[in-house]
Amino acid sequence: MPELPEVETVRVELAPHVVGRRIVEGWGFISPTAKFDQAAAATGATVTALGRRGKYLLASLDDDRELVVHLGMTGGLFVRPAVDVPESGEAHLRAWWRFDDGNLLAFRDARRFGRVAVVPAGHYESLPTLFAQGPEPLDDAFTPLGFWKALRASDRRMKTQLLSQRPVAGVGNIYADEALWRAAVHPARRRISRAQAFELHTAVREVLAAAIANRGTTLRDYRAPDGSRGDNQFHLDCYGRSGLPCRRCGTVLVHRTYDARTATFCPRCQRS
DNA sequence: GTTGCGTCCTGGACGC
DNA sequence: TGCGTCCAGGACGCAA
Repeated sequence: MPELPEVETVRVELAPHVVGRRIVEGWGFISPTAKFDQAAAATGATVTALGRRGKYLLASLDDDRELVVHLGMTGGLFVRPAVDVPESGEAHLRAWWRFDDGNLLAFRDARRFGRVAVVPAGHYESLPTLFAQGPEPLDDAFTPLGFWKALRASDRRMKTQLLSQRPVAGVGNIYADEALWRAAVHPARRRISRAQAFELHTAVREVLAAAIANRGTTLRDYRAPDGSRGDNQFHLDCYGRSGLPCRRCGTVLVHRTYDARTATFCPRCQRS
């Protein structure tokens, strides 16, 4: 499932194909939840930059708007020649944009958890999570002290707080489990010390930076724009390893459900 | 305002 | 082999 490292990989590899290109036609899947039908609104605009905020891809347009794409759980963006015109009913196709160079950018999303929006530049009020999310984890604005203060401001479980995108942007289930394991913080803890928050801060940055270097984690659906897999699944210490020995102490890792989300952790290293 | 839970959605794993 | 059930999860809405 695309989290920050996967979205960053998509951004870097997609940018050369879309920046400077004019969108000559767009199409969005019409659904009852209207999550994709804004795709066509970008028609006629030129992409001037491709950025990212947390798990959101932000394509700046030359008419002071932004095309916002969230990949959800199973979404992927793929470039292909526009001569390969999407057929109506193509499996899992939710949106596409045809560019002036003859290429097509296709957005496929099997489970429809993704989303497409066209908004005035910098106005994210219609996307509450994007609007309210915390600092970028690899920016200087993400400080240990600020992170600790953000965690202290809530009584929710650490795992839930990380997934909320409020203390820090871009962390999903995989990297929340990895960071909590690395910092030896139990996912269900509601309060942690300043020192533990500082360790978790370091862990968040380390696991995300390593995953970006590995071009993301491919467990099931995630693919880069060229269809290739990431490599980070071979470097996971915790996520998906329930029932296997902890790489630190040898205790069998377990998984539990907290706030309707599965967490994998070491019951010995990560004391509640 | 905060918290926790339900909903959306469908492919894959699993059991019978 | 085929069918039914369960699980996975990010964002968001809603009730308490």
